[in-house]
Amino acid sequence: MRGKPDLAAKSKATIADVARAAGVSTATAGRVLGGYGYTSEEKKEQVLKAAQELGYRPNALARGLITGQTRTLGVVAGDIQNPFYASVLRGISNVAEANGFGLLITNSDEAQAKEVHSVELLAQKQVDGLIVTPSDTRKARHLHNLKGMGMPLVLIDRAVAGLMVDRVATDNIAAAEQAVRYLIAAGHRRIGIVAELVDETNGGLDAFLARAIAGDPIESELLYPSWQRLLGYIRAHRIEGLPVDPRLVQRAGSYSALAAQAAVPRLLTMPDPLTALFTTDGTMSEGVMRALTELKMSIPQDLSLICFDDIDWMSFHRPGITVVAQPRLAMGEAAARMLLERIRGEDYPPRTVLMPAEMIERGSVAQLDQPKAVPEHRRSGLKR
Amino acid sequence: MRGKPDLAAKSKATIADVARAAGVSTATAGRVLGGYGYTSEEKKEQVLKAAQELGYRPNALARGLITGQTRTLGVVAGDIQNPFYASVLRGISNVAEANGFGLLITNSDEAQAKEVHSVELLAQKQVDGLIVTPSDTRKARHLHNLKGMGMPLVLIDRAVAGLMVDRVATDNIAAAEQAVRYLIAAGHRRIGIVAELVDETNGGLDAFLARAIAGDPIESELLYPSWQRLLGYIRAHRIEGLPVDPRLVQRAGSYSALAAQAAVPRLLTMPDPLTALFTTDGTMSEGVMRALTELKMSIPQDLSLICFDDIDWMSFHRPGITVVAQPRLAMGEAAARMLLERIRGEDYPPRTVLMPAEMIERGSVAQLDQPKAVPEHRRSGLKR
DNA sequence: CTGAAAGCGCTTACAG
DNA sequence: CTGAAAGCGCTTACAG
Repeated sequence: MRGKPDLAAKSKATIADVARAAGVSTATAGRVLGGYGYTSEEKKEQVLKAAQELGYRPNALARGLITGQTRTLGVVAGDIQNPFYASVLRGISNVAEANGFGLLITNSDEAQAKEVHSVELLAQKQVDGLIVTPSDTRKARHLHNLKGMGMPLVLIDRAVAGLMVDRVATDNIAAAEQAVRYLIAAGHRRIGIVAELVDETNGGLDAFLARAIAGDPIESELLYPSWQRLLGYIRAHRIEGLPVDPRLVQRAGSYSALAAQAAVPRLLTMPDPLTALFTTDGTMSEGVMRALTELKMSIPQDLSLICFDDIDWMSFHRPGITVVAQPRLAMGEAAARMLLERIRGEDYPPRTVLMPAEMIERGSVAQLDQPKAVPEHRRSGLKR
Repeated sequence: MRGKPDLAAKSKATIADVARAAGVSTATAGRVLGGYGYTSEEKKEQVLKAAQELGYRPNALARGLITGQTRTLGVVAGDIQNPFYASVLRGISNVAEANGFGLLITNSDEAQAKEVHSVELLAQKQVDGLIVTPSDTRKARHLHNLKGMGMPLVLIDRAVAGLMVDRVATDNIAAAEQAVRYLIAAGHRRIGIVAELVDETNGGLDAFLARAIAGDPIESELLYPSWQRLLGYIRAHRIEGLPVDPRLVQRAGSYSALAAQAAVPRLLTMPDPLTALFTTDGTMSEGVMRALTELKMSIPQDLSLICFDDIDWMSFHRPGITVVAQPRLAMGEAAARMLLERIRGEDYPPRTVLMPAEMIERGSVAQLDQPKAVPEHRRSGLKR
């Protein structure tokens, strides 16, 4: 092929090419271009000039192969399109970028098989560390392996049984408790909850409710977020001396707005109707909102509402939806910072960072002027 | 360090290790592990067994260095947190994953300097191809360079002057025209528009309006999306024989919800008030919605509204917002597919894929029972 | 400070 | 079908 020899050369200038053009060894050229070791000012200038002319661009593959570091972080998110993950990813990206790291991103769709596949892909690409939102809090051999091989690892949102690594999450129990106590303080006594609750390892919803209502100790660390938020809901009732009616606990059973939407009619057809509703995440909130809109329920006249996580539409909605907002961006940033520390070799014991959610009051909660005190006959429910 | 010699070995088994354990050459081990060349069943089994036992994991860096391919796509998005980009990225991710490609993602925040930096990072990491949403449609030397060096490149949403590469975008002019004609058909005569319109290279808004209203030919290909959508707005007026009142065209001047919000009062304080409003993207819509909520304007009683791009809240809002929805996911998928074709070496002339937006009717447009015909004294405006 | 040489973990002609 | 050898583009001891 004739013509454009310059361009062709330009597209593939290596350190050897630069060294030759500058009249130095590849070692010297490498030292100035790579910014390591010492070089005389004179040679440095020659090399820089030659590099400029040849349009030299370092090959990160070669560098990574030899240094064992790629300056790339891997992330396994549930679904990049979901606002929760989108924000978390932006937080990770901010920190990565500030430190000169690239970001290799995959979606697991909360499916273990895809997660395993993603992790394998990222490991082969030699990422320096991994941030994952584990799809299963019990089985995660791939993550244990990774850790065993010394791969820096940070978990977001969920923990994994027996996996001692850094983790950042929202303090789900406290956040849910705060929201539900807020409703109770506003005079609500019949408060529904719509939660994903897909995992069955807790012995089923009924058994879990029985234990939680009885105040039995529950190992909450390994609970999926929706169970933790349910626990906060129950704890708020206990603290306020209000009985928990299991029929008010609606399980969507899958992580989809449709499932949440389907759960709403089940709540509204009860004899002693609820006056308030608590949803445990953005997707559940979406489904609930669709259901309420369809049923032409007015908020907060017909029903008060507090949602977990602040999705953008919640502030445009009329009335604005009162929420407990997770610090999504900050969670991503914290996770990335912790990962970078591990990559640098800092050697703390595994840290769990539980970040507080922020309650944002808007207009979706009605102040009831019913007696604040819980009627005697209901109080008894607590003792069962 | 004593102990766990197996684990240590396991974490770094190379082809040479596997070859040794299997009693074959590295070439043979490489052939079966890499899936290239021919091997006898017998040796293949030995190698596979050894690899399994050693926990061999291929090093994509070494493979990439020698093959010149990394099976990684680079993406420069505006802001991964923005629903538009989040969806586009998911589309790209779907196609990448299905083809065994990884995804290196960066944010430009629509700033040229960050974009240049991102592109450089991705190029150093030797991505096989790049998808970018260019932040500047005029100057983009980095992209021209990239193309000159043979890097496969696909543009999303915006074009770049003189850069002949594949591109996928929404057919903005047609989509906006459709929306505005819909409003006109509903009887609206005073239709406002809130658009970003940040670029000044069109000689300023007034000059642009004058040319467009006069029907002068306009090279629309290089226009930023908000200008294209404004063009659709004007074209709809022309087609329907309605004059364009420049005061109804509100320029936010920056890509922020706040700027859009500030533009709304300027529209509502006119003597001959508007009855409908058209917003040109999700961020503008957000700002406009905040303003209308604050002003306690009822939709569609006080004002009809059509928004460009279907953001999730628009379907929860009461009433639902009528929108022209961009096929965001499909755009990402199309872009990724085109890029993969280029990476495979397919050699078409540069393709521009303009995807149609879909109009979704909800409840934000009031049917006016004013005369459908445009009054005579207004028609004259067209002839100026 | 500088250069010759080895090597990171693979793949690719080239013989046999 | 298989192996010895070279090489991808860098960095890293090691001499000098």
